[in-house]
Formats: sequence, C-alpha cells, structure tokens
Amino acid sequence: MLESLIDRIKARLIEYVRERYGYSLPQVVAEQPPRVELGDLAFPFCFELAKKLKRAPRQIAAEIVEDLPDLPGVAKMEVAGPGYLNCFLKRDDFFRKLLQPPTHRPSGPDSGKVIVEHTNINPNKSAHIGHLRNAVLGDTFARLLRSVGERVEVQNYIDDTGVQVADVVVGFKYLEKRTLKEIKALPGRFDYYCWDLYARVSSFYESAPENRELRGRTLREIEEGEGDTADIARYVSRTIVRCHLATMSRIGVAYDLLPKESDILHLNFWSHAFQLLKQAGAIHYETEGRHEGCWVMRAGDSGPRDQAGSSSSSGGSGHEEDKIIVRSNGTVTYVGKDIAYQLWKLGLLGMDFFYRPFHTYSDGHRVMMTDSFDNQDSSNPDFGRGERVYNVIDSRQSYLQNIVVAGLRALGFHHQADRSTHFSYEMVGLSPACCQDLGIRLSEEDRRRPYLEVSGRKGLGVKADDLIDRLLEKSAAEVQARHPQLAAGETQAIARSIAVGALRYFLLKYTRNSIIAFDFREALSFEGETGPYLQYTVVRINSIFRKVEALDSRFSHQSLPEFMDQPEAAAFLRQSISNDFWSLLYLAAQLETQVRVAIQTCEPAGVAKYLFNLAQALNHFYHRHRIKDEPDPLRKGFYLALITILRGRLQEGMDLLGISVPDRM
RNA sequence: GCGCCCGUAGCUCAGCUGGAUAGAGCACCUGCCUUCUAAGCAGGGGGUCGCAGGUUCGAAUCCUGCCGGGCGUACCA
Repeated sequence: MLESLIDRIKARLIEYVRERYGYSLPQVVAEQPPRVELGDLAFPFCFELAKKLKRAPRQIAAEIVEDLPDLPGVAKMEVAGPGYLNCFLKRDDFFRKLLQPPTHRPSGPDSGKVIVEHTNINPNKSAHIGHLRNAVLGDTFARLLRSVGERVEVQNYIDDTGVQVADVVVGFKYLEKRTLKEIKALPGRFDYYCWDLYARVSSFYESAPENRELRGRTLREIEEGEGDTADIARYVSRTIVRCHLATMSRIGVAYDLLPKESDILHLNFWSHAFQLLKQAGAIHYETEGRHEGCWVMRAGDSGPRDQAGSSSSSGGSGHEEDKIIVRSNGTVTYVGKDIAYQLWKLGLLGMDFFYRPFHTYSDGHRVMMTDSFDNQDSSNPDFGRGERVYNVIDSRQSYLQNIVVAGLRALGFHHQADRSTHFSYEMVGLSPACCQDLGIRLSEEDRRRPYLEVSGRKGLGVKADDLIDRLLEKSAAEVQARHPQLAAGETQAIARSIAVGALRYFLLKYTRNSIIAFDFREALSFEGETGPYLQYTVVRINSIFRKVEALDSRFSHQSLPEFMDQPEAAAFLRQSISNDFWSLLYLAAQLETQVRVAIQTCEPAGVAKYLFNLAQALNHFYHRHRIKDEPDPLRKGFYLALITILRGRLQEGMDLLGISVPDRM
C-alpha cells in the first residue's frame, strides 16, 4: 500500500519535472528523512537537477514546492536541508487505509514456479546447528516468496549414494560386523548412533590404510544398487532422512519433494546431460597432461555469474583451472550430477523422475520422494520445470555452484543461468566457550580462535535435536515459573512456540555473510533482540484486547474500522495523529517494502531486524499509554485501532519467519 | 599465487544502490511492578567505523593500495 503510493508520487514528480524543466529524470529515489518532523519521504533529485540547470538545489526545490499541484495522498511538500524535497503524507487517510482488512492479492503472478532447494543434509548422521541455519534460511525464504504470491516448490536433495553414507555403511559392515537385521534392531536414536559411528569410522580409516580401500568398494556397491551393501545403505539413508524430517518438522520446516541422487544415476539423467554437454562442446576429453583420460570443463571463459547479493567484477584474468566433470575411471563427479539435476529443475533435461509419497505431515501436507521405477498409485505430480531456482548452500560451495552455472551457459541456457541463484550463507562455527560446554578439550591455539568449524567427520558439533531439547527445557521452566497453574499440556505447547521462536529468530538475525560463532548463552537467550521478545509483545497486546472486548463490544476487532469511520472519530483523527503515533503507523506500513528487499537481496535478516524495531516501538507505546482504562472513547478507539494495525503487521511478519504467538507467556 | 567474504562500542552484530546528529542487543550502573503480563520500560557511561590515499558539496558506505583474519581453489561432496 505504501509502495504503490510512493510509486504514484514518483510518477507524478517525473512528469512534472519533464514538463517544467524539459528534463527526464531516469529515476527518482525516495529516502526516509532522519526525523519525523522533517517529513515522511525525502526526494534528493534537486541535487541532480541543480547540476543540469546550473542553479542552487535549494532554490529549485523552493520553486517546485511553490508550483507543484496537489499529489495523491500528500498533505504538503517542503524544502529541507541543502535541497531535499520532503513530502508529508495525509495521515488520517493513511491510517484508515491501514485499518482496512488486507485485500487478498491476486493469486500470484503467472510467471511460473520458483524452486527453493535447501537442507540437503547427507543422510548418514543426525542434523546439527549448521543444518538448522540452512533449513531456517531456506524455509523462511520460501515463506517470503509465497507471501508475495509466488508458486514455490521446496526440494531437499538427498545424496544417498555419496561417500558419507558409504562411510557409515563401512562402519556397520566392517567395523561392527553387523547384518542388516541387527542394524534394524538397534535400540535408541538411529541418527545419534550413526553420528558416533561416523566419527569412529574416521579413526578406523586412519588406524590402517587398507581400511580406506573398503570405502571405494562400498561406494561402488552402493552405486550399483544391489546386494547386501546397497540394502544397508538404503536402510541407513531412508531411516536418517526420516530423522531429519522429524527434526525439521519440530521447527516448522517442511518440504514438497525429496529428489534422490540414486535416481539421477539409475534413470541415466547424467548420461543424458553428458550427451548434451558433449554436443555443445561444453566439455572436452583430455588426451594428455595431468588430466589425461578425463572430461573437463573450461571454467571462466563463459564468466560464471556471481551469487546473490554480492557483486563481483569477475576477475576475468586469463584462463582458470579446468574442472574435471568425468574422472579418468569413467565415473562422474558431484558437479556433473549437479548439472544434470539443475537441468532437470529448470525443465531443460527432457526427462523426469518417478514419484511416490514418502511422508505426510500432521497438517496433511505430503512430501514426495523421487523413484527410479514407475509405480501404480503415483499420479505423477508436476515437479521441476522451475522458472527460477534458488539453491541454499553454504558459501564454501561457491566455486562448485559457479561451475554448475557455467555449465548451463556453456549449453547456451543464459536465460536460465540468470535465474539460477546460489543463495549462499556463511557457516555456523562453535565458539570456544561452546566447545567447553560440550566437554571438548581445545589446544592453546584453538582457544584463541573466534570459532571452530563443525565437523561431522570428527563428531564435533551441536546436534539439532539436542539444542531444540535444551530450548524446550528452558522455555518450559520459564513458563512453569510464571504460570504454575497451567496444565502440563498447555505449558508444553507454549514452551514449544517459544523454543521455536527463539531458535528461528537467532538463526535469522545474522546476515548471510556473517559467520555465527555458536554460543549456548546467546542461543538460549529469551531477552532483548530475540524471538520471545517479539512473541511477548504480541501476547501483551492480545491480553489488552481480551479484556477490552469483554467490557465493551464497540471495540471488538470487526467493529473497529466502523467505529473509526464515525464523523466524530474522523474529526478526531484529523487532529490527533501526532508525530509519536504517526511514526508508529509509518513504521508498520513498511513491512511490504522490507519483504520485497529481503527477496531481492536473498536476505531475510532485514525482515527480522525490522520486526524487532516494530516490536520495540509497540512496547514503547504500551508503556506510555494506558489503553484499557482510557476514559475518552474516541481516544480509546484510536489507541485500539493503532495497536490493531501494529500487531497485525508484527504478526504477519512473524508468520513469515515461522514464529508463532503463544496464548500467554 | 588467484578468487570470494569479513574487520563498526568491552562482547555479538545492524547500517554499505554516497546524504541530515553512526544504531541495536548483551554486559555494566541508576530508576520503574497496590495501574492493560517486568521475557518489559526509562535513563547513563562507552566509537580515530582496521590503516593510508583518492573521487565528491558530502564517505562507515564508492575506487586504489596496504595490514589482520576466515573460506575456497581435489580424478571428496
């Protein structure tokens, strides 16, 4: 609503400047003045005009203010500072528009589907905090896209034939000498068991070099897909995937499709992509040198595009190293498989998977898994063929992501390459203090580092479910202390909401390029800039409404807009929206802008920060004005309408971050 | 070596398509619960925005160089 208003004002300004000065402004930027008294929008274009006209910017601005006809929604214009044109909006009109129930946006643009790929955890051990960051970023981004009407498909790629799964299989088969039946009978949490086993396999390899050869053999047996080893691998990866879905489901993260690497292999997606790459001359066979016998791609000559957000001048310094796509033994690398997958996602491969249902969430949503065989009951859903693709993968994989995009370009798919975005983010490390909490001994050198890298291979990390459990425990204790009379079930439900809110906000408040040095004290905090702060703000407002509505039905949600439309209320509005109140309203109106920017820059942190500011403003208001006992009904109605608007935006925004509002706190 | 990222308050971070007095949270100090939930609010101290140049009316923000740190640069994923 604010956005379209600004657009209309801009258009009128451009038109006016063209008519009056014969100059076409290429664009008009609208800034926000530093203080409310200075206005709501600041237009700096007079500085630009000053250069063209060779006159002082202030003078031009004054001239325009004098002569400009009325603009829609604008109360007045003023000259400000060295030559800004500042704009004051009609506050009462604006207020009434914000109070209207949100008009449902038309069911999305026809621009095709957006695919968001995230989580992608190797299915060989439990998820850890690094995976949580990935999943929360991806899930939140998907929510943001859906909120602006995009059709979104969320995929979680399962690398069920990789070395990491092979390592755990080696652990079961050769280190522990277990049969599949014994593995199935293992008690306790399977993902936790594998977490430890995986770490033990690393030392198993180190203890004797011949052990390492077991990995290659196992890997081959898994790829072939038959026999005892493949059965174990299948059991491990399927079971772990179920664990991951359960973990992520605890924090409100769900998927639409689980594409498996084994299916890409078995359905020969790669051989098809290989043909395409060869035909296009995108890769070539090396007959000599150190890459003899390999198929390689020249990276660099098509100038791989940079990832989202950060712009680079793409060096372009001569030729870069070649990247091996097919090894001399004929097997394909990860990049090759990823090119095939990426082609499929963009609808460029001309092949498709088979599908079968994998899991149904408690809300009825069903997640599908790819399959290599046709299967009676699966009416093939419409997966893939994305118009845009976002790959949520940490920044360490930038190089590989660039190669994949370079592959698309080498095939001539420039349009699709432009719409294929690496949503990159920095890793989550462990602060030295956190390592101490975990009982990990550190060297003198490590203690001085700001963080240590999480390593699944070494078993060094904080497991996702352990962290969630601790959050639950702490929030349940807090709720218990404040509301001892609550039934256990209710306490748990509230604790869950708070734990999830705290975790998701914690992972979202950092910008993507910031490395999170994980620290329990910070992650478990419920005060200050945290999810629970947002929740608490809404809970207290809700509490006001509960009491006010019980006393006087004029002020129930539905009747507030009508109440404020009465002539007396309208007159009250015209006079009473002082700067204090207005800055709150104006802040609330900026949610849509924040969402748009977050999508454009792949940076949900901005929305998180914004909501914190909004909550702060609301808390400030809460303390300054007593609402329930306000004697003047007009003023009371105004206050209630105001907090309705603020709470509405706050809640809407929290929804986008996957943070719910508990009944009480 | 080359590529990418980071360096802002004691700590953790925002701000970076140049713009008006550089902001939060935590920690520390001082106040506020017979009044709509104190997971809150008000106030206080704390800054050569890594360093040096350049562009500009104007630089934390753009350019160049340097210093310090991280990641990547595999016939691993």
